[in-house]
Amino acid sequence: MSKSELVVLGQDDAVACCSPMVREPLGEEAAVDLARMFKALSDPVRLRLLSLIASHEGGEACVCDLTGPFDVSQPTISHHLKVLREAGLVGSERRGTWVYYWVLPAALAKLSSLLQTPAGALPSTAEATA
Amino acid sequence: MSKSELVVLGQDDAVACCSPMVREPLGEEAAVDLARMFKALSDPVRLRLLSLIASHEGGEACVCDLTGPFDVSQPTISHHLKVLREAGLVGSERRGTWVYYWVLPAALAKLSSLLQTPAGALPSTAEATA
DNA sequence: GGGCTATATCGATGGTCATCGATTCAGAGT
DNA sequence: ACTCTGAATCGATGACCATCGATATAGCCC
Repeated sequence: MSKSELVVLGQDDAVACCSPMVREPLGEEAAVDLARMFKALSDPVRLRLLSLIASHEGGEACVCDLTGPFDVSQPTISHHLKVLREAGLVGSERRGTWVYYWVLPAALAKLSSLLQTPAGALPSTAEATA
Repeated sequence: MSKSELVVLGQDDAVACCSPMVREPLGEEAAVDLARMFKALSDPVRLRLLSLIASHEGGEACVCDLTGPFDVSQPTISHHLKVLREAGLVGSERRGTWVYYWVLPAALAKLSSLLQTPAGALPSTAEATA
């Protein structure tokens, strides 16, 4: 943490709200930090895991709920969950026999706000200027 | 494949606005598509490139503006720009001697809305439920 | 304790990726 | 046509990563 003097984006783990990267260039350190989080999202299995956890009732899911819907082995699921956890996107806790995972909303919100486009850029899709 | 009866997200390339993955599980095809876009964002250099392009005056930047701020070689920058373009995050056009790149806001908005957390999850940071 | 189930870790393997130097392609100007 | 400059492509290389089977760890129940 710390590194408190720069004006670059996302320098701490708090929510970098209202500072989309469209506004000002990203600092190098911030870019490294954010790239690590995006890399955690760059796998289809992890993306579905995250979505499965987030949309599960109670906001958390047991690993036993997560191994079923995938074609990959249990160690692979465990690996992907570890990646998500180390990226700060999910939290986990063992309760008795089972281990539960939940999404850390602040992390998602940080990335979401970073990608936010300033104006109502939504209507005109894709190749507007192309 | 197919599994067409589900209510899964983002099955087409339109903007998946208002359908954050926190709401309902991501379909497999949608996950593959989205993972490809997030992978393009999973590199610090690409993240800074994107931010540099987006925040440049006029909303677009010449490649000659982009090779300076990095320690990597010109072919590497060119490679990263290609990755961003093929991920549908930026557009490009040659104008005379120079090639210009600009951000495609709809793509960023799509990812941003996907990561949006439903309620005001912003205030309480991280381990809320832990 | 012994066995059973749920997760995590380990080690190996095949594939993908970031990076480079060298080269090629494209346009402009002389 | 020649040359100069900006940018993309090529081929190689070392690093990283997703995946697996085998094994280890953790907690429950009898």
